[in-house]
Amino acid sequence: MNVQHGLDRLMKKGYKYTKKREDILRYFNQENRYWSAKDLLRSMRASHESISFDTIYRNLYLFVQLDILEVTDLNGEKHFRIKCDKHHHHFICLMCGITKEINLCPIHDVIKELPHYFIEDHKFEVYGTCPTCKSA
Amino acid sequence: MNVQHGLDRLMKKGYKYTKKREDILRYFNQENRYWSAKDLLRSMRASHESISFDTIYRNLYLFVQLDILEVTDLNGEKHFRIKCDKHHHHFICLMCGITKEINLCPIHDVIKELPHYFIEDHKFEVYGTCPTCKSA
DNA sequence: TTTTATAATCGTAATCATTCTTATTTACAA
DNA sequence: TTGTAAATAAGAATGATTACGATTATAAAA
Repeated sequence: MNVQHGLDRLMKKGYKYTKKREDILRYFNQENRYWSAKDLLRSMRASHESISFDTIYRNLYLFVQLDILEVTDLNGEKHFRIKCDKHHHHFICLMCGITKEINLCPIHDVIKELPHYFIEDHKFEVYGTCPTCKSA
Repeated sequence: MNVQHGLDRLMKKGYKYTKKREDILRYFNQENRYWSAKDLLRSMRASHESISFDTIYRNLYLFVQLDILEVTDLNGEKHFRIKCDKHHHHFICLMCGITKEINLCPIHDVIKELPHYFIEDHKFEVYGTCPTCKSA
């Protein structure tokens, strides 16, 4: 999901193009990791001095709703990242924040274990230290 | 982990017995589910009218630290439940909040998949509707 | 190009969960 | 019974997030 794909999806749904929206997508495309709303605000202020919290949050959740970003709770704060094309989960480095795909999803086995339950969603996250931070 | 076990562990570590602490443990022992700090406060006010937020949070995190309770983030709010004796994960019903053990943990396969990573923790939660709520 | 409708944004106040601070009370060991 | 550290109450402070009225910008129509 690159910047252009995100913008295309946005406009196809009738939302308007703005430079801020493009820059938000650029921000998330530059690195494979989660960022908080505050992280994004800090970066955006460099090029858009008067951008407001409202714009940050409104667009973050718009992108989540359009399946362009995904969101998770990391110690009580919402964090966002580019949505991956195929379903998978992430290892998250607690030191640098970088994420790495885990190509292993246990949900199908769980469905078998819970025959009378209706399963809507699941979350699987692994936390620790990445090789780079470990050797530093 | 019943009420008496929790209190024993508490006192063995040098913390004092209080009726409030006992009642907090009773609250979590009565049902197999997560409750928020606010849920607990509401219930505690029935028998301890002037109990404060501070007492609620201080004891919740004390119990987490002593491995008597476990904590998770459910849509931006911390929720707590009795810690299970053996490691496992939970299905959480989005309608009634009840939880059910999942006897399946994928972490060992993940460790194999990430040889140069140091893994400290992981979270696996499954969300949906339990059989009781589904048929209602 | 100009006009128009409405989507998007700004600036700031409000809200909500959580944490902190200070004074007071309580548990329990001596 | 008394002394002392732990525990608590009350409420202020904090920090993330949401809400809101006024203003500005986008995109489509004239």
